[in-house]
Amino acid sequence: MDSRNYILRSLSPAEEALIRPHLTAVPLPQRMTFFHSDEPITQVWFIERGGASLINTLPDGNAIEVGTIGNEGLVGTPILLETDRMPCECDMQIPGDGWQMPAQALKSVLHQSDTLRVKLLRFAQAHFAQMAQSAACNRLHTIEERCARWLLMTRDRVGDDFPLTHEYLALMLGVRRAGVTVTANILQNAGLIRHARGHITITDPVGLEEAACDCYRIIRDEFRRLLPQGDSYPGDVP
Amino acid sequence: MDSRNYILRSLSPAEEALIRPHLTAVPLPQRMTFFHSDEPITQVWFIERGGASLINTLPDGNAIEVGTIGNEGLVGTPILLETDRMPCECDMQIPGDGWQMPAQALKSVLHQSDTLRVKLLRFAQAHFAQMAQSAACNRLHTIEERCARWLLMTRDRVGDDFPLTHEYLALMLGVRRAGVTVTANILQNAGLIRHARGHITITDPVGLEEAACDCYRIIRDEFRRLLPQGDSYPGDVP
DNA sequence: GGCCTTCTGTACGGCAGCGGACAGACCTGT
DNA sequence: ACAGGTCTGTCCGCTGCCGTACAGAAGGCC
Repeated sequence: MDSRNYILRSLSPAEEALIRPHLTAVPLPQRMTFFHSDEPITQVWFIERGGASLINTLPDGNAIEVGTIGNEGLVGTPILLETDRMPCECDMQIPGDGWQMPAQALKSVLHQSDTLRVKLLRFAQAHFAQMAQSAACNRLHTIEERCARWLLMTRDRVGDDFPLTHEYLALMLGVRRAGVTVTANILQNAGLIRHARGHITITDPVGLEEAACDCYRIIRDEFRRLLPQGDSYPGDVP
Repeated sequence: MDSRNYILRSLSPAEEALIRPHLTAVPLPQRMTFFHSDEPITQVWFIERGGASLINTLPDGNAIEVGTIGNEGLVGTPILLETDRMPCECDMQIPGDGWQMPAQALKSVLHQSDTLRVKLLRFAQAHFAQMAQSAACNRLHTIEERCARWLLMTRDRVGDDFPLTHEYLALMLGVRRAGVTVTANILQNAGLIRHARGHITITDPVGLEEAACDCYRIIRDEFRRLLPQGDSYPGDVP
């Protein structure tokens, strides 16, 4: 299937015949919510463009991103693991588009194609490896390192240039907005990024990788290992 | 099957007939390593007693626990998700015992029983929900809250009383050993625990729950929802 | 008993990031 | 042109935890 999504792109004709009839192309606007915490997930989404965030909001009002999903996978992993909800919310952070599919249809397709199930479960594993890395990273690394990592991971999915406010980035990193402002200026003064009013451009990805913690590389390598055609991940994004 | 392990205990006769021949009872001594980071996992383990930790060790030498597994599940989730390794190490923290099973055998059993696969995948989901909660908790909560949470989660698996040094607990929480010593004394002075030379006793679990962050309850509820017979989890541990 | 190792208590300066606040810059709509 | 919202830059005192270090206490071993 001709797609920017790594899973869809890897489908055999037989797999595609199973899935294609259930897909509906949909825009994925910024701030769209895929599902709320602990509420039933009735649809899943394959992302073509843009970036989604799995966000954990605690009872005390604090919130933080625990995982991100882009054109390498799908939103709705609980469906793969025999349930229909989880205690996190999933939002679109960088706008884009994708394919929507009823959760029930995905469940029945999983029973009909072993090879497809393998691909999806391996994506789930990559997704969870990312989460495991975030759990460590969130505790052990500085704002600057984590900020650089987040920007690089987003770059791999949407390109060098995307809309993003300090406010949202602060939410992602679980820090104060003012902390992001300071950090963004440090990175900008180092010539790694440029930022202005809700927009960020990465000007020196190599330098940014040096500023990031090893977690970036660890996660990227794990995606390469587990994704179909992962040897070409992250792709050069036009 | 007569077992303290939530998954094994829930098996139907047919499921048990599939699995039982592949199980070998094994002791799980303290500090035993189940698997190392990025090395092939050839066996899985159902835990009967004791507690295992999934530990993420970063290239810079820092390490932290990103998940724990006890008698509610199995060690070796990558096998469920169509791979044989992950960038984490898994160790036994609180000694106990369990059942070992070749990974290949598990894979073939997964193909033979839909109902068993469902149980195992739902455990995987619970495990990952725990990880997602840890990712947030590690960033947003104090040592004292996280320490109380860790002790409660361990209590649910092994009882009120277990071997544990400040050094190991510091590794679990990703903090200094000295920080744990101070925190343990705060909890002890509050009458919630007693500790001495490599051993901890929980004396007031209700009070300890008040000292812990909400993450404890959130994770526990998710396990109850997803585990077979989860309405009785955590069990009263003799 | 005496030695050695492991574990625990405590201390001290230092710093990353917090919470809260405010002002200026920039965009949009009317 | 003006008003009102949004976004960014910066400042303040504060605190939780760090890194490091050292000494005493408890247990194991001979």
